[in-house]
Amino acid sequence: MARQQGSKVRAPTMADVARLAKVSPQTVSRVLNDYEFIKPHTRDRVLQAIDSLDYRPNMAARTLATSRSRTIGVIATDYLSYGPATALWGVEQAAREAGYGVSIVSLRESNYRTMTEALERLASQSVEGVVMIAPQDATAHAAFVSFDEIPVVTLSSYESGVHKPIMLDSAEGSRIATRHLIDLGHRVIRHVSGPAGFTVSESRVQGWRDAASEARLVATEPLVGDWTAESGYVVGKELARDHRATAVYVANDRMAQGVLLALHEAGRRVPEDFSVVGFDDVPEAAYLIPPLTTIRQDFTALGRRCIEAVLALINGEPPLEPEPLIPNLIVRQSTAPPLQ
Amino acid sequence: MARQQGSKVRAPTMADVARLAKVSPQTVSRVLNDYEFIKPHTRDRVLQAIDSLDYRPNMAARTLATSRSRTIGVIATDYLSYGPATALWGVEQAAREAGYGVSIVSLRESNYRTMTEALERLASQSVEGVVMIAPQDATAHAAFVSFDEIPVVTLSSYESGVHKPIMLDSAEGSRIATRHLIDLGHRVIRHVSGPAGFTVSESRVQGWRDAASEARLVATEPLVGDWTAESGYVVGKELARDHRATAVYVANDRMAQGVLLALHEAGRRVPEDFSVVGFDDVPEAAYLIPPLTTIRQDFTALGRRCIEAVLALINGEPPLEPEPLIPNLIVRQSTAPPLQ
DNA sequence: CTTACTATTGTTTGCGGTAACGAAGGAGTG
DNA sequence: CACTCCTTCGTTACCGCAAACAATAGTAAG
Repeated sequence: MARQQGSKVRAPTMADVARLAKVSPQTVSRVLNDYEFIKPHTRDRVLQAIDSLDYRPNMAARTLATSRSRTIGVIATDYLSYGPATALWGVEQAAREAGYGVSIVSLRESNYRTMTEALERLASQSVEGVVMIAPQDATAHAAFVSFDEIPVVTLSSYESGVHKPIMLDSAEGSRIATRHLIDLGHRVIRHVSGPAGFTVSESRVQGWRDAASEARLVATEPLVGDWTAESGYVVGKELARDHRATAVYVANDRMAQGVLLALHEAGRRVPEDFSVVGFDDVPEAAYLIPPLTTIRQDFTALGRRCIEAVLALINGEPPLEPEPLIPNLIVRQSTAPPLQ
Repeated sequence: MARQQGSKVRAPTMADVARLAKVSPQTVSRVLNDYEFIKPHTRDRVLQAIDSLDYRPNMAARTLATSRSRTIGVIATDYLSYGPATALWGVEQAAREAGYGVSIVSLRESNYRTMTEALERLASQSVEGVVMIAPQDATAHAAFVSFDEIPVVTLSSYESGVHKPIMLDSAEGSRIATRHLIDLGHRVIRHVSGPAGFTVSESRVQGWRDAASEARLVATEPLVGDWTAESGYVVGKELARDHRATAVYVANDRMAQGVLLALHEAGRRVPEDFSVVGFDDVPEAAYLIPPLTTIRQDFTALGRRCIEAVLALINGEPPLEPEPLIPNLIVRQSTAPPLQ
């Protein structure tokens, strides 16, 4: 139990354990790997030796011998924002539960080169699979180009014939959000979208258009932001000048926050004069002024699914059919029927 | 350049490269490790062979042979919030620049057992060092108890005789925040602190007390939150009823957001009736209503320092003297002189 | 009492690298 | 010209583990 103190004492190996337990190294290995035909007595001796030497198996050696690293690589372009961070959390939890470790590489910039480098890096660490948290089209694209040696699962909504990503049905979320506004009686509903190049930007715009046209409303051009509160604030000012519109559906909560501020500064009250719906349900959404009505995404579940999917691939099982998760509406105080 | 297609083609090894380049495996190894006495001609042949076989060194084998994994382990109790996530980002970036990979383990619950497990896990992956993102006393504590085989650097503000953590001077940040309010003319300044058990909770309370007593003000008991916006909202209601106080310094931005909402609902205007200062400067702080005056922490720098510190330890250099970073005040619109 | 298994353990080999050592050839030196 | 030293390679052994194969003892079956 007591740890080795002080300097460079070589860590105990299986041979040391074997010697102490008076068995062969292979037997120690068997105990460690839950081989069934071990006498309880022998097992106990080995276990006790392991414990008293404080032996810990050397993953590198095991990986070399088995070419299984029990490690999943994660490539993320961003895990500072709530969504990706939470997904990463889910990935890591699920991975650990499955006995896997997680090695992560982040990309400040995502293009073919950086993607390839990241994959090479992970490949040389012999990761058994890779989860790519890739909100951008370019990133998702890059995933296909490169490896077929290592199973790769993408968390995005980019679809391709090659492999299906784990995703949330963004368009459906959009429809739900927009319909909520329509049901409240809004007729002119604008949209603040994410930037071009992000798959979810597209699909959210699409869902908004769909819901609008179903209700025979015209969807004017969306305003484009870049996911940040700042961009929401900027387009929010423009929105505040639009006196035909009575509601806006914003593609994420952070931009919605900026919109809220711009509206406030322009003297337009939410929800009396203007209804606002966001997307994501970040933990802070409930404490904005006013508390934000939004679409909740279960990022953790998304992350967990990624692991299920890579694991299936790793074990050569048929690839998981990834029916997209359906997000749900959380009604708070930023939406109300229009006044007039 | 072209990748191996399809099924189970054994990845090329150094021997394959050696054969193709007509040299010994050892020479390939030398080229890979920048050994100086290699004829340019030989080096080129090897490099070309590597390229044409698309050879990638096997980290597991290298680790086994050298017992250097070129991997840093990270233990985090939380990387969903902005601070830890950003620190993790800094760690990962700096690690990569130094040629290290990052393997992460998160703890949903941090006590001696989970800490030890995490360290064991990382140790068996032969990480060369560990960075612990440990805001809680308990976690920071656990760091000492365990390993002296592997260098561990803690990102926290828990001090001990054994090793100094990488930290930001929380108390100083508190003083700056509080002095800002004092300078504006506030005489009754309350404090919303983080929960017990977090080192920064303590030191922020301390800084607030210091600044208050310097100015010969009485610091009434702090209100205690748990870092979440929700808890800020709860204590904010209480705060709204305190009509002697004209200002509050909140230990983090998220709680400050909750306070803002509570104040708003109680009809107390910010900053006219009540000034609010936060801590962290999360990206959203600038887009709250009103934009929040706060103390900015450079989490990325903190993360980078952690890597510098572990690296020093790993290379047997004298441990870095970690002069704490000094945060700075960002004045926005949630603070103003008291009315009367 | 053989024979045929089965349960249990040991021995050998190899995973893909690098460290340590050795050796050949050329340059410099007295 | 013999001797030493440096450059540039190759050879051997080993890192810590598990796969493959072998061996032993017991047990059930014939």
